[in-house]
Amino acid sequence: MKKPLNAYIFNDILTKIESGYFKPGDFLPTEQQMEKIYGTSRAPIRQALGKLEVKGFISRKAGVGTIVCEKKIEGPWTSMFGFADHLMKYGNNTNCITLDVKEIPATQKVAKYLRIQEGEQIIHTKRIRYFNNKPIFYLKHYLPNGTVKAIKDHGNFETMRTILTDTLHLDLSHVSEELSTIKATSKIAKQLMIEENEPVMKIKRISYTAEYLPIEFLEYYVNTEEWKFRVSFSKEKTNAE
Amino acid sequence: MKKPLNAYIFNDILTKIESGYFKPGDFLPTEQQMEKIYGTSRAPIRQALGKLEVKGFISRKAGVGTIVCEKKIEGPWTSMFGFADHLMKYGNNTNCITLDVKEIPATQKVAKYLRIQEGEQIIHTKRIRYFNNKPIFYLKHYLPNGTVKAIKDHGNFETMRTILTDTLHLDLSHVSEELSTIKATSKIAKQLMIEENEPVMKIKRISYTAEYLPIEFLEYYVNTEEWKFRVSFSKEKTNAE
DNA sequence: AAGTGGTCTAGACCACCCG
DNA sequence: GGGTGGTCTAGACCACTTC
Repeated sequence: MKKPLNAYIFNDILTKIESGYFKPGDFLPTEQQMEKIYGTSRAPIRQALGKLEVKGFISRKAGVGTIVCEKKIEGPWTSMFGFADHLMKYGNNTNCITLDVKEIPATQKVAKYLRIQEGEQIIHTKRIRYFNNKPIFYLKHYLPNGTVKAIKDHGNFETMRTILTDTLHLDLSHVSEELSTIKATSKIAKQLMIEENEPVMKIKRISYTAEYLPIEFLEYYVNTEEWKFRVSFSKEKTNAE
Repeated sequence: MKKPLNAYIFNDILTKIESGYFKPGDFLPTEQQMEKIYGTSRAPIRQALGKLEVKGFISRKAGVGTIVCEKKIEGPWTSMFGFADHLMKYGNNTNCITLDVKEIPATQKVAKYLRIQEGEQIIHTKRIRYFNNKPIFYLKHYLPNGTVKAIKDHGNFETMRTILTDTLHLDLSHVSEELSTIKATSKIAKQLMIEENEPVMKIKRISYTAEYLPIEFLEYYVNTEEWKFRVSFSKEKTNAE
Protein backbone atom coordinates (compact mmCIF):
# COMPACT_ATOMS: atom_id res chain seq x y z
CA MET A 1 0.00 0.00 0.00
CA LYS A 2 2.35 2.68 -1.21
CA LYS A 3 -0.18 4.96 -2.80
CA PRO A 4 0.53 8.67 -2.67
CA LEU A 5 -2.06 10.71 -0.86
CA ASN A 6 -2.95 12.70 -3.96
CA ALA A 7 -3.73 9.47 -5.82
CA TYR A 8 -5.95 8.32 -2.98
CA ILE A 9 -7.84 11.62 -3.01
CA PHE A 10 -8.09 11.55 -6.79
CA ASN A 11 -9.62 8.09 -6.74
CA ASP A 12 -11.92 8.93 -3.89
CA ILE A 13 -13.40 11.96 -5.62
CA LEU A 14 -13.59 10.22 -8.98
CA THR A 15 -15.42 7.30 -7.42
CA LYS A 16 -17.88 9.65 -5.79
CA ILE A 17 -18.48 11.36 -9.11
CA GLU A 18 -18.95 8.15 -11.04
CA SER A 19 -21.18 6.63 -8.38
CA GLY A 20 -23.39 9.71 -8.47
CA TYR A 21 -22.56 10.84 -4.94
CA PHE A 22 -21.37 14.05 -6.60
CA LYS A 23 -23.67 14.86 -9.51
CA PRO A 24 -22.97 17.02 -12.56
CA GLY A 25 -23.42 20.66 -11.61
CA ASP A 26 -22.76 19.99 -7.94
CA PHE A 27 -20.12 21.96 -6.14
CA LEU A 28 -17.38 19.89 -4.60
CA PRO A 29 -16.32 20.76 -1.04
CA THR A 30 -13.93 23.70 -1.02
CA GLU A 31 -10.24 22.98 -0.80
CA GLN A 32 -10.29 24.23 2.77
CA GLN A 33 -13.04 21.79 3.69
CA MET A 34 -11.14 18.98 2.01
CA GLU A 35 -8.15 19.69 4.21
CA LYS A 36 -10.32 18.69 7.15
CA ILE A 37 -12.08 15.84 5.31
CA TYR A 38 -8.85 14.16 4.31
CA GLY A 39 -6.73 15.49 7.13
CA THR A 40 -4.01 16.72 4.77
CA SER A 41 -2.60 20.01 3.61
CA ARG A 42 -3.75 21.66 0.42
CA ALA A 43 -0.94 20.36 -1.81
CA PRO A 44 -2.13 16.77 -2.37
CA ILE A 45 -5.70 17.99 -2.67
CA ARG A 46 -4.73 20.44 -5.36
CA GLN A 47 -2.74 17.77 -7.18
CA ALA A 48 -5.78 15.52 -7.22
CA LEU A 49 -8.10 18.31 -8.34
CA GLY A 50 -5.62 19.32 -11.01
CA LYS A 51 -5.66 15.84 -12.51
CA LEU A 52 -9.45 15.67 -12.35
CA GLU A 53 -9.61 19.02 -14.11
CA VAL A 54 -7.34 18.16 -17.03
CA LYS A 55 -9.24 14.92 -17.44
CA GLY A 56 -12.44 16.91 -17.75
CA PHE A 57 -14.32 15.68 -14.70
CA ILE A 58 -14.41 18.97 -12.85
CA SER A 59 -14.11 22.66 -13.59
CA ARG A 60 -12.50 25.11 -11.19
CA LYS A 61 -12.98 28.84 -11.05
CA ALA A 62 -11.23 31.23 -8.72
CA GLY A 63 -13.70 33.05 -6.54
CA VAL A 64 -16.44 30.54 -7.26
CA GLY A 65 -15.56 26.96 -6.56
CA THR A 66 -15.22 23.56 -8.12
CA ILE A 67 -18.13 21.97 -9.94
CA VAL A 68 -18.65 18.54 -11.43
CA CYS A 69 -18.82 18.57 -15.21
CA GLU A 70 -21.56 17.07 -17.32
CA LYS A 71 -20.86 13.51 -18.21
CA LYS A 72 -18.35 13.11 -20.95
CA ILE A 73 -19.63 11.29 -23.97
CA GLU A 74 -17.24 8.43 -24.41
CA GLY A 75 -17.59 6.51 -27.61
CA PRO A 76 -16.89 2.81 -27.89
CA TRP A 77 -13.62 3.39 -29.64
CA THR A 78 -10.97 5.96 -29.81
CA SER A 79 -7.77 6.26 -31.71
CA MET A 80 -5.46 7.51 -28.98
CA PHE A 81 -2.77 4.92 -28.50
CA GLY A 82 -4.45 2.68 -30.96
CA PHE A 83 -5.80 -0.73 -30.50
CA ALA A 84 -4.22 -1.68 -27.24
CA ASP A 85 -6.33 0.69 -25.20
CA HIS A 86 -9.45 -0.47 -26.90
CA LEU A 87 -8.51 -4.07 -26.36
CA MET A 88 -8.13 -3.66 -22.65
CA LYS A 89 -11.53 -2.06 -22.36
CA TYR A 90 -13.62 -4.15 -24.66
CA GLY A 91 -12.01 -7.55 -24.60
CA ASN A 92 -10.38 -9.26 -27.49
CA ASN A 93 -12.89 -10.11 -30.13
CA THR A 94 -10.07 -8.84 -32.23
CA ASN A 95 -6.96 -10.46 -33.58
CA CYS A 96 -4.12 -9.94 -35.91
CA ILE A 97 -2.35 -11.76 -38.70
CA THR A 98 1.21 -11.11 -39.73
CA LEU A 99 1.48 -11.39 -43.49
CA ASP A 100 5.12 -10.66 -43.92
CA VAL A 101 8.30 -9.83 -42.01
CA LYS A 102 11.35 -8.64 -43.92
CA GLU A 103 14.59 -6.90 -43.33
CA ILE A 104 14.99 -4.18 -45.92
CA PRO A 105 17.09 -1.07 -46.42
CA ALA A 106 15.32 2.11 -45.42
CA THR A 107 13.91 4.17 -48.23
CA GLN A 108 14.51 7.88 -48.18
CA LYS A 109 11.04 8.57 -46.88
CA VAL A 110 11.23 6.06 -44.04
CA ALA A 111 14.75 7.12 -43.13
CA LYS A 112 13.56 10.68 -42.76
CA TYR A 113 10.74 9.76 -40.42
CA LEU A 114 12.90 7.47 -38.29
CA ARG A 115 15.84 9.87 -38.43
CA ILE A 116 18.28 7.25 -39.65
CA GLN A 117 20.49 6.96 -42.71
CA GLU A 118 18.96 6.02 -46.01
CA GLY A 119 19.76 2.39 -46.76
CA GLU A 120 20.15 1.40 -43.14
CA GLN A 121 18.60 -2.00 -42.47
CA ILE A 122 15.17 -1.91 -40.88
CA ILE A 123 12.40 -4.36 -40.14
CA HIS A 124 9.30 -4.14 -42.27
CA THR A 125 6.11 -5.99 -41.47
CA LYS A 126 2.71 -6.18 -43.05
CA ARG A 127 -0.21 -7.11 -40.88
CA ILE A 128 -3.96 -7.26 -40.91
CA ARG A 129 -6.00 -6.54 -37.86
CA TYR A 130 -9.46 -7.94 -37.41
CA PHE A 131 -12.36 -6.86 -35.28
CA ASN A 132 -15.34 -9.16 -34.98
CA ASN A 133 -13.72 -11.27 -37.68
CA LYS A 134 -13.76 -8.41 -40.14
CA PRO A 135 -10.50 -7.01 -41.45
CA ILE A 136 -10.34 -3.38 -40.38
CA PHE A 137 -6.72 -2.32 -40.51
CA TYR A 138 -4.00 -3.06 -43.02
CA LEU A 139 -0.73 -2.05 -41.40
CA LYS A 140 2.77 -1.53 -42.71
CA HIS A 141 5.32 -1.17 -39.94
CA TYR A 142 8.86 0.11 -40.19
CA LEU A 143 11.12 -0.45 -37.22
CA PRO A 144 14.75 0.62 -36.93
CA ASN A 145 17.65 -1.76 -36.17
CA GLY A 146 17.82 -5.51 -36.30
CA THR A 147 17.03 -6.39 -32.71
CA VAL A 148 13.42 -7.01 -33.52
CA LYS A 149 13.10 -10.66 -34.34
CA ALA A 150 10.87 -10.69 -31.29
CA ILE A 151 8.10 -9.93 -33.69
CA LYS A 152 8.57 -13.20 -35.52
CA ASP A 153 8.73 -15.10 -32.24
CA HIS A 154 5.58 -13.55 -30.92
CA GLY A 155 3.64 -14.18 -34.08
CA ASN A 156 -0.01 -13.26 -34.12
CA PHE A 157 -2.52 -12.21 -31.51
CA GLU A 158 -0.25 -9.51 -30.15
CA THR A 159 -0.42 -5.79 -30.47
CA MET A 160 2.69 -4.16 -31.79
CA ARG A 161 2.61 -1.87 -28.81
CA THR A 162 2.93 -4.79 -26.40
CA ILE A 163 5.98 -6.01 -28.23
CA LEU A 164 7.55 -2.59 -28.28
CA THR A 165 6.99 -1.84 -24.63
CA ASP A 166 7.16 -5.21 -22.89
CA THR A 167 9.69 -7.07 -24.97
CA LEU A 168 11.91 -4.31 -26.26
CA HIS A 169 11.40 -2.04 -23.27
CA LEU A 170 10.84 0.97 -25.44
CA ASP A 171 8.98 3.71 -23.70
CA LEU A 172 6.33 4.79 -26.15
CA SER A 173 5.21 8.21 -24.96
CA HIS A 174 4.16 10.33 -27.91
CA VAL A 175 2.35 9.56 -31.11
CA SER A 176 1.85 11.77 -34.11
CA GLU A 177 -0.50 10.87 -36.93
CA GLU A 178 -1.30 12.30 -40.31
CA LEU A 179 -4.64 11.37 -41.80
CA SER A 180 -5.84 11.46 -45.34
CA THR A 181 -8.28 9.64 -47.58
CA ILE A 182 -7.52 7.59 -50.66
CA LYS A 183 -9.23 5.19 -53.00
CA ALA A 184 -8.46 1.62 -52.08
CA THR A 185 -5.90 0.09 -54.41
CA SER A 186 -6.56 -3.45 -55.52
CA LYS A 187 -4.11 -4.73 -52.93
CA ILE A 188 -5.65 -2.78 -50.07
CA ALA A 189 -9.14 -3.67 -51.20
CA LYS A 190 -8.27 -7.35 -51.21
CA GLN A 191 -6.79 -7.23 -47.73
CA LEU A 192 -9.68 -5.27 -46.24
CA MET A 193 -12.23 -7.26 -48.24
CA ILE A 194 -13.86 -4.25 -49.80
CA GLU A 195 -14.39 -3.09 -53.34
CA GLU A 196 -11.56 -1.47 -55.24
CA ASN A 197 -11.76 2.33 -55.27
CA GLU A 198 -13.86 2.48 -52.13
CA PRO A 199 -12.63 5.29 -49.89
CA VAL A 200 -10.32 4.28 -47.06
CA MET A 201 -8.43 6.25 -44.48
CA LYS A 202 -4.67 6.33 -44.86
CA ILE A 203 -2.75 7.16 -41.73
CA LYS A 204 0.92 7.76 -41.16
CA ARG A 205 1.98 7.32 -37.58
CA ILE A 206 5.27 8.06 -35.91
CA SER A 207 5.78 6.94 -32.32
CA TYR A 208 8.30 8.56 -30.04
CA THR A 209 9.96 7.97 -26.72
CA ALA A 210 9.53 10.46 -23.89
CA GLU A 211 12.51 12.31 -25.34
CA TYR A 212 10.92 12.53 -28.81
CA LEU A 213 13.22 10.02 -30.44
CA PRO A 214 11.29 8.17 -33.16
CA ILE A 215 10.95 4.46 -32.50
CA GLU A 216 8.42 3.38 -35.07
CA PHE A 217 6.98 4.47 -38.38
CA LEU A 218 3.68 3.05 -39.46
CA GLU A 219 1.43 3.45 -42.45
CA TYR A 220 -1.98 1.95 -42.21
CA TYR A 221 -5.24 1.82 -44.05
CA VAL A 222 -8.60 1.68 -42.36
CA ASN A 223 -12.03 0.56 -43.43
CA THR A 224 -14.02 3.40 -41.91
CA GLU A 225 -17.28 1.68 -42.70
CA GLU A 226 -16.50 -0.64 -39.84
CA TRP A 227 -14.30 1.47 -37.63
CA LYS A 228 -14.92 5.09 -36.70
CA PHE A 229 -12.19 7.27 -35.33
CA ARG A 230 -12.92 9.36 -32.33
CA VAL A 231 -10.63 12.12 -31.29
CA SER A 232 -11.11 14.62 -28.53
CA PHE A 233 -9.24 17.70 -27.53
CA SER A 234 -9.39 19.99 -24.59
CA LYS A 235 -8.29 23.55 -24.54
CA GLU A 236 -4.96 24.15 -22.94
CA LYS A 237 -5.24 25.50 -19.47
CA THR A 238 -1.96 27.34 -19.55
CA ASN A 239 -1.63 30.67 -17.85
CA ALA A 240 1.86 31.06 -19.24
CA GLU A 241 1.80 34.63 -20.49
CA MET B 1 1.34 43.88 -15.45
CA LYS B 2 1.71 41.20 -12.83
CA LYS B 3 2.96 37.88 -14.10
CA PRO B 4 3.02 34.86 -11.84
CA LEU B 5 6.50 33.65 -11.04
CA ASN B 6 5.85 30.22 -12.50
CA ALA B 7 4.88 31.80 -15.81
CA TYR B 8 8.06 33.85 -15.81
CA ILE B 9 10.16 30.77 -15.14
CA PHE B 10 8.24 28.80 -17.76
CA ASN B 11 8.92 31.42 -20.40
CA ASP B 12 12.52 31.83 -19.39
CA ILE B 13 13.29 28.14 -19.73
CA LEU B 14 11.28 27.78 -22.92
CA THR B 15 13.11 30.71 -24.46
CA LYS B 16 16.43 29.18 -23.53
CA ILE B 17 15.39 25.89 -25.11
CA GLU B 18 14.13 27.47 -28.30
CA SER B 19 17.13 29.73 -28.62
CA GLY B 20 19.45 26.75 -28.29
CA TYR B 21 20.92 27.80 -24.96
CA PHE B 22 19.62 24.47 -23.68
CA LYS B 23 19.99 21.86 -26.40
CA PRO B 24 18.12 18.58 -26.85
CA GLY B 25 19.66 15.98 -24.57
CA ASP B 26 21.04 18.60 -22.19
CA PHE B 27 20.25 18.37 -18.53
CA LEU B 28 18.50 21.38 -17.11
CA PRO B 29 19.75 22.71 -13.77
CA THR B 30 18.34 20.70 -10.88
CA GLU B 31 15.34 22.05 -9.07
CA GLN B 32 17.58 22.89 -6.13
CA GLN B 33 19.89 24.91 -8.34
CA MET B 34 16.92 26.70 -9.86
CA GLU B 35 15.83 27.80 -6.41
CA LYS B 36 19.03 29.79 -6.25
CA ILE B 37 18.95 30.88 -9.90
CA TYR B 38 15.48 32.33 -9.65
CA GLY B 39 15.55 33.09 -5.95
CA THR B 40 12.26 31.29 -5.33
CA SER B 41 11.04 28.20 -3.56
CA ARG B 42 10.50 24.94 -5.39
CA ALA B 43 6.75 25.34 -5.96
CA PRO B 44 6.75 27.81 -8.87
CA ILE B 45 9.72 26.03 -10.39
CA ARG B 46 7.87 22.74 -10.30
CA GLN B 47 4.77 24.36 -11.79
CA ALA B 48 6.82 25.69 -14.68
CA LEU B 49 8.58 22.36 -15.21
CA GLY B 50 5.25 20.56 -15.04
CA LYS B 51 3.86 22.65 -17.87
CA LEU B 52 6.99 22.21 -19.94
CA GLU B 53 6.73 18.48 -19.40
CA VAL B 54 3.11 18.07 -20.48
CA LYS B 55 3.89 20.19 -23.51
CA GLY B 56 6.66 17.80 -24.42
CA PHE B 57 9.66 20.10 -24.15
CA ILE B 58 11.35 18.34 -21.27
CA SER B 59 11.37 14.92 -19.64
CA ARG B 60 11.82 14.44 -15.93
CA LYS B 61 12.94 11.30 -14.11
CA ALA B 62 13.24 10.88 -10.38
CA GLY B 63 16.79 10.07 -9.41
CA VAL B 64 18.15 11.29 -12.71
CA GLY B 65 17.20 14.81 -13.65
CA THR B 66 15.44 16.87 -16.26
CA ILE B 67 16.52 16.72 -19.87
CA VAL B 68 15.51 18.68 -22.92
CA CYS B 69 13.57 16.62 -25.45
CA GLU B 70 14.39 16.28 -29.10
CA LYS B 71 12.64 18.87 -31.15
CA LYS B 72 9.02 18.13 -31.70
CA ILE B 73 8.11 17.73 -35.31
CA GLU B 74 5.40 20.30 -35.77
CA GLY B 75 3.57 20.10 -39.03
CA PRO B 76 2.26 23.17 -40.77
CA TRP B 77 -1.27 22.31 -39.81
CA THR B 78 -3.07 20.49 -37.15
CA SER B 79 -6.68 19.83 -36.46
CA MET B 80 -6.89 20.62 -32.76
CA PHE B 81 -9.19 23.57 -32.40
CA GLY B 82 -9.51 23.83 -36.09
CA PHE B 83 -8.80 26.68 -38.34
CA ALA B 84 -8.51 29.49 -35.88
CA ASP B 85 -5.23 28.27 -34.43
CA HIS B 86 -3.82 27.77 -37.85
CA LEU B 87 -4.94 31.21 -38.90
CA MET B 88 -3.16 32.90 -36.07
CA LYS B 89 0.08 31.15 -36.84
CA TYR B 90 0.20 31.26 -40.58
CA GLY B 91 -1.71 34.34 -41.53
CA ASN B 92 -4.91 34.46 -43.44
CA ASN B 93 -4.39 33.31 -46.96
CA THR B 94 -7.62 31.63 -46.10
CA ASN B 95 -11.19 32.79 -46.12
CA CYS B 96 -14.69 31.61 -45.82
CA ILE B 97 -17.99 31.95 -47.62
CA THR B 98 -21.36 31.51 -46.02
CA LEU B 99 -23.69 29.80 -48.45
CA ASP B 100 -26.78 29.59 -46.36
CA VAL B 101 -28.19 30.49 -42.95
CA LYS B 102 -31.51 29.04 -41.89
CA GLU B 103 -33.57 28.49 -38.81
CA ILE B 104 -34.83 24.94 -38.82
CA PRO B 105 -36.30 22.47 -36.36
CA ALA B 106 -33.73 20.04 -34.96
CA THR B 107 -33.76 16.59 -36.45
CA GLN B 108 -33.58 13.65 -34.11
CA LYS B 109 -29.89 13.17 -34.80
CA VAL B 110 -28.93 16.79 -34.20
CA ALA B 111 -31.15 17.03 -31.12
CA LYS B 112 -29.34 14.06 -29.63
CA TYR B 113 -25.93 15.57 -30.15
CA LEU B 114 -26.94 18.98 -28.82
CA ARG B 115 -29.00 17.45 -26.03
CA ILE B 116 -32.13 19.40 -26.89
CA GLN B 117 -35.65 18.40 -27.81
CA GLU B 118 -36.38 17.15 -31.29
CA GLY B 119 -38.08 19.89 -33.28
CA GLU B 120 -36.59 22.71 -31.25
CA GLN B 121 -35.55 25.60 -33.48
CA ILE B 122 -31.85 25.76 -34.27
CA ILE B 123 -29.60 27.70 -36.59
CA HIS B 124 -28.17 25.83 -39.54
CA THR B 125 -25.45 27.23 -41.74
CA LYS B 126 -23.54 25.93 -44.72
CA ARG B 127 -20.15 27.34 -45.40
CA ILE B 128 -17.10 26.78 -47.55
CA ARG B 129 -13.65 27.44 -46.28
CA TYR B 130 -10.81 28.22 -48.63
CA PHE B 131 -7.09 27.96 -48.27
CA ASN B 132 -4.89 29.51 -50.93
CA ASN B 133 -8.07 30.10 -52.89
CA LYS B 134 -8.86 26.41 -52.99
CA PRO B 135 -12.01 25.12 -51.32
CA ILE B 136 -10.91 22.72 -48.62
CA PHE B 137 -13.77 22.41 -46.15
CA TYR B 138 -17.49 22.17 -46.69
CA LEU B 139 -19.10 22.78 -43.32
CA LYS B 140 -22.60 22.27 -41.99
CA HIS B 141 -23.12 23.91 -38.61
CA TYR B 142 -25.94 23.33 -36.17
CA LEU B 143 -26.28 25.79 -33.30
CA PRO B 144 -28.90 25.66 -30.57
CA ASN B 145 -31.33 28.49 -29.75
CA GLY B 146 -32.24 31.56 -31.72
CA THR B 147 -29.78 34.05 -30.25
CA VAL B 148 -27.36 33.56 -33.08
CA LYS B 149 -28.16 36.12 -35.70
CA ALA B 150 -24.67 37.36 -34.96
CA ILE B 151 -23.57 34.97 -37.64
CA LYS B 152 -25.56 36.77 -40.29
CA ASP B 153 -24.22 40.11 -39.14
CA HIS B 154 -20.64 38.99 -39.18
CA GLY B 155 -20.86 37.50 -42.62
CA ASN B 156 -17.72 36.07 -44.16
CA PHE B 157 -14.04 36.16 -43.28
CA GLU B 158 -14.74 35.08 -39.72
CA THR B 159 -14.10 31.79 -38.05
CA MET B 160 -17.08 30.27 -36.34
CA ARG B 161 -15.00 29.98 -33.23
CA THR B 162 -14.45 33.73 -33.06
CA ILE B 163 -18.16 34.31 -33.23
CA LEU B 164 -18.86 31.73 -30.57
CA THR B 165 -16.29 32.96 -28.13
CA ASP B 166 -16.06 36.71 -28.71
CA THR B 167 -19.61 37.57 -29.67
CA LEU B 168 -21.64 35.00 -27.82
CA HIS B 169 -19.18 34.62 -24.93
CA LEU B 170 -19.38 30.87 -25.05
CA ASP B 171 -16.39 29.21 -23.50
CA LEU B 172 -15.39 26.54 -25.95
CA SER B 173 -13.21 24.14 -24.00
CA HIS B 174 -13.58 20.62 -25.34
CA VAL B 175 -13.99 19.21 -28.79
CA SER B 176 -14.84 15.70 -29.84
CA GLU B 177 -14.62 14.51 -33.41
CA GLU B 178 -15.55 11.37 -35.28
CA LEU B 179 -13.78 10.75 -38.56
CA SER B 180 -14.71 8.57 -41.46
CA THR B 181 -14.25 8.45 -45.21
CA ILE B 182 -16.92 8.64 -47.89
CA LYS B 183 -17.22 9.10 -51.61
CA ALA B 184 -17.97 12.67 -52.50
CA THR B 185 -21.60 13.14 -53.41
CA SER B 186 -22.29 15.36 -56.38
CA LYS B 187 -23.12 18.24 -54.04
CA ILE B 188 -19.94 17.88 -52.01
CA ALA B 189 -17.86 17.38 -55.12
CA LYS B 190 -19.23 20.58 -56.59
CA GLN B 191 -18.50 22.62 -53.48
CA LEU B 192 -14.98 21.26 -53.05
CA MET B 193 -14.34 21.40 -56.80
CA ILE B 194 -13.33 17.77 -57.09
CA GLU B 195 -14.63 14.83 -59.06
CA GLU B 196 -17.69 13.00 -57.87
CA ASN B 197 -16.90 9.79 -55.99
CA GLU B 198 -13.44 10.98 -55.03
CA PRO B 199 -12.72 10.05 -51.40
CA VAL B 200 -13.26 12.80 -48.84
CA MET B 201 -13.05 12.89 -45.10
CA LYS B 202 -16.32 13.28 -43.24
CA ILE B 203 -16.04 14.62 -39.74
CA LYS B 204 -18.62 15.08 -37.04
CA ARG B 205 -17.61 17.53 -34.38
CA ILE B 206 -19.27 18.41 -31.11
CA SER B 207 -17.92 21.33 -29.10
CA TYR B 208 -18.44 21.66 -25.39
CA THR B 209 -18.09 24.22 -22.65
CA ALA B 210 -15.78 23.60 -19.73
CA GLU B 211 -18.70 21.84 -18.06
CA TYR B 212 -19.25 19.55 -21.06
CA LEU B 213 -22.47 21.15 -22.20
CA PRO B 214 -22.68 20.86 -25.99
CA ILE B 215 -22.71 24.22 -27.75
CA GLU B 216 -22.22 23.29 -31.37
CA PHE B 217 -22.65 20.36 -33.70
CA LEU B 218 -20.78 20.37 -36.96
CA GLU B 219 -20.51 18.04 -39.91
CA TYR B 220 -17.84 18.81 -42.41
CA TYR B 221 -16.18 17.36 -45.45
CA VAL B 222 -12.54 17.77 -46.26
CA ASN B 223 -10.51 17.52 -49.41
CA THR B 224 -7.54 15.62 -48.00
CA GLU B 225 -5.61 16.06 -51.19
CA GLU B 226 -5.09 19.65 -50.16
CA TRP B 227 -5.32 19.46 -46.41
CA LYS B 228 -3.69 16.86 -44.21
CA PHE B 229 -4.80 16.28 -40.69
CA ARG B 230 -2.20 16.02 -38.01
CA VAL B 231 -3.05 14.67 -34.64
CA SER B 232 -0.71 14.01 -31.80
CA PHE B 233 -1.12 12.33 -28.49
CA SER B 234 1.04 12.05 -25.47
CA LYS B 235 0.83 9.38 -22.86
CA GLU B 236 -0.93 10.53 -19.77
CA LYS B 237 1.39 12.67 -17.79
CA THR B 238 -1.11 14.75 -15.91
CA ASN B 239 1.17 16.52 -13.50
CA ALA B 240 -1.15 19.45 -13.38
CA GLU B 241 0.16 21.58 -10.55
C1' DA C 1 26.32 7.55 0.08
C1' DA C 2 24.92 11.41 -2.50
C1' DG C 3 21.79 13.57 -5.37
C1' DT C 4 17.50 13.64 -8.13
C1' DG C 5 12.61 14.51 -8.75
C1' DG C 6 8.01 13.17 -6.16
C1' DT C 7 5.35 14.15 -2.33
C1' DC C 8 3.78 16.59 1.65
C1' DT C 9 3.22 20.10 5.60
C1' DA C 10 1.70 24.46 7.54
C1' DG C 11 1.56 28.35 6.99
C1' DA C 12 0.79 33.10 3.87
C1' DC C 13 -0.91 36.61 0.52
C1' DC C 14 -3.27 37.53 -3.78
C1' DA C 15 -6.97 38.29 -7.55
C1' DC C 16 -11.29 37.31 -8.34
C1' DC C 17 -16.40 36.60 -7.61
C1' DC C 18 -20.53 37.19 -5.14
C1' DG C 19 -24.03 39.05 -2.10
C1' DG D 1 -16.34 41.79 3.04
C1' DG D 2 -16.02 37.06 3.18
C1' DG D 3 -14.95 33.13 0.65
C1' DT D 4 -12.96 30.86 -3.52
C1' DG D 5 -9.19 29.01 -6.10
C1' DG D 6 -4.21 30.64 -7.65
C1' DT D 7 0.24 31.37 -6.11
C1' DC D 8 4.14 31.12 -3.08
C1' DT D 9 7.41 30.20 1.02
C1' DA D 10 10.46 27.33 3.69
C1' DG D 11 10.95 23.77 5.28
C1' DA D 12 10.70 18.05 5.33
C1' DC D 13 10.85 13.06 4.08
C1' DC D 14 10.60 9.60 0.47
C1' DA D 15 11.75 6.44 -3.68
C1' DC D 16 14.68 6.12 -6.98
C1' DT D 17 19.08 6.22 -9.77
C1' DT D 18 23.93 6.62 -10.05
C1' DC D 19 28.48 6.33 -8.31
